[in-house]
Amino acid sequence: MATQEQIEEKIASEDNKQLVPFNPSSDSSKIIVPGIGLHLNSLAISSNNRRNSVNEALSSGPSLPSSDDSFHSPTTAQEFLESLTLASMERGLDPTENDVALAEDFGPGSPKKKRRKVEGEPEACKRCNCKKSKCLKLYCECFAAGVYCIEPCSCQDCFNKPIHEDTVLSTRKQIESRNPLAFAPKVIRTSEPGHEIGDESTKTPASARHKRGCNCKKSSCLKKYCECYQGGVGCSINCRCEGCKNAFGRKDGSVLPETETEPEDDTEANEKNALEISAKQNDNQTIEEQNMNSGLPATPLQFSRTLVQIPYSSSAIIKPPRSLLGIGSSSSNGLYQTHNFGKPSIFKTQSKLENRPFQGICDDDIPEILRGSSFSPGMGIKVSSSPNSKRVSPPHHTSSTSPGRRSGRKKLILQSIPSFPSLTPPQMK
DNA sequence: GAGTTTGAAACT
DNA sequence: CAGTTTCAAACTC
Repeated sequence: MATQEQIEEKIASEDNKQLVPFNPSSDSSKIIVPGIGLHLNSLAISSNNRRNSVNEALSSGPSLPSSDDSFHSPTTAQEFLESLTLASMERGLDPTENDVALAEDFGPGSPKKKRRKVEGEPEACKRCNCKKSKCLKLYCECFAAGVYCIEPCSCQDCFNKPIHEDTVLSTRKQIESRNPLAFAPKVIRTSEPGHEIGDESTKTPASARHKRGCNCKKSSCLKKYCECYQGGVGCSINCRCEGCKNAFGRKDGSVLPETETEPEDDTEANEKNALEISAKQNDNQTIEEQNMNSGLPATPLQFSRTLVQIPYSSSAIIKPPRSLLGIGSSSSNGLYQTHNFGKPSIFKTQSKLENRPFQGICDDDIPEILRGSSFSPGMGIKVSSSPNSKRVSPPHHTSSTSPGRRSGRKKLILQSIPSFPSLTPPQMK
């Protein structure tokens, strides 16, 4: 259908209006936009020029990514917050992937292995294999994760690249308008036992839940077809699955010992998940760090946001506990950037910059958006209207949880970020 | 590697 | 809102 085309057209029109055409050759210096708005493109470009310096990115200024609108510098604190809040934890959190991705992605030959995350392989980032969606739909894991497709992807007619940033952003916006939580992390981790997302009946080891719940009928929630299982979390009352046997926690509340039911490779998965979980738990301590980091290092934008945020935060606009903010820092918008830096250049030098910046990353840190920039002024997160009809419970306190989750990555981030805090909030001009 | 199965996403 | 179709990943052979 014409949809895509329409979208493109739309985008085109939007471009004219809001988006800044970007010159590939532009210098980093240009990147610095007066005020806050760092454009994604800029970032991308900039990242290119200065891949190493995350700080620079920061200094360049906050950019608000999300919707096109965001480009204009948010004047109001609210806007800022909103953008900040969009956090995204990463939707998919595959237990297995996370960390290493970057390196591996490119590394070993990056044979586009489809995504089979095999046990041994740390799966790098998400690599898609889209053929018809142009990587502009949620079918595309990369797109859904808020990251640009990178070389390892085997997608065809891919529009999810920095070059088509406008398209990507507009499409995202569109999708978000339809479903604000579309880019939100699918798995919401709640660190607090009692506070689980809606259901207490189930307790997952990780105390996390899939935001919308699954709808599995044949897989018994024992295969990766099941998003809950895939995310390493148990099914919850939000799930409509039939015959749930989720090893991480069944819908009915019973938790199977992980070792018990495992399908073939579940074991591994379980183990991994378990590891992650444990790691995360451990990480809880560092959660704060993570939060901070989450935004920061990974993406320039995020950085900027974070920085920006500081000022605002003090202003009390921030209702959400900082944790939220932290999380939010990586909003859907931010995702893309995050990607890039996700693997901090520090760690990964630029592997392939063809697409450059953004893509490189893969790591999963992709943020999740708690909220679309557009809604939730309060961030309170009550997204009552979940498009899906399944209720999406807003992560109340995701704070500790989400961030903490990915241990591997976290490490990277932590290391890479050290300087952040010290950055002076760019008050920019 | 090709084909099938599965369930989310998108569409009507 | 429910039903159907499309899509790409997960899985099997």
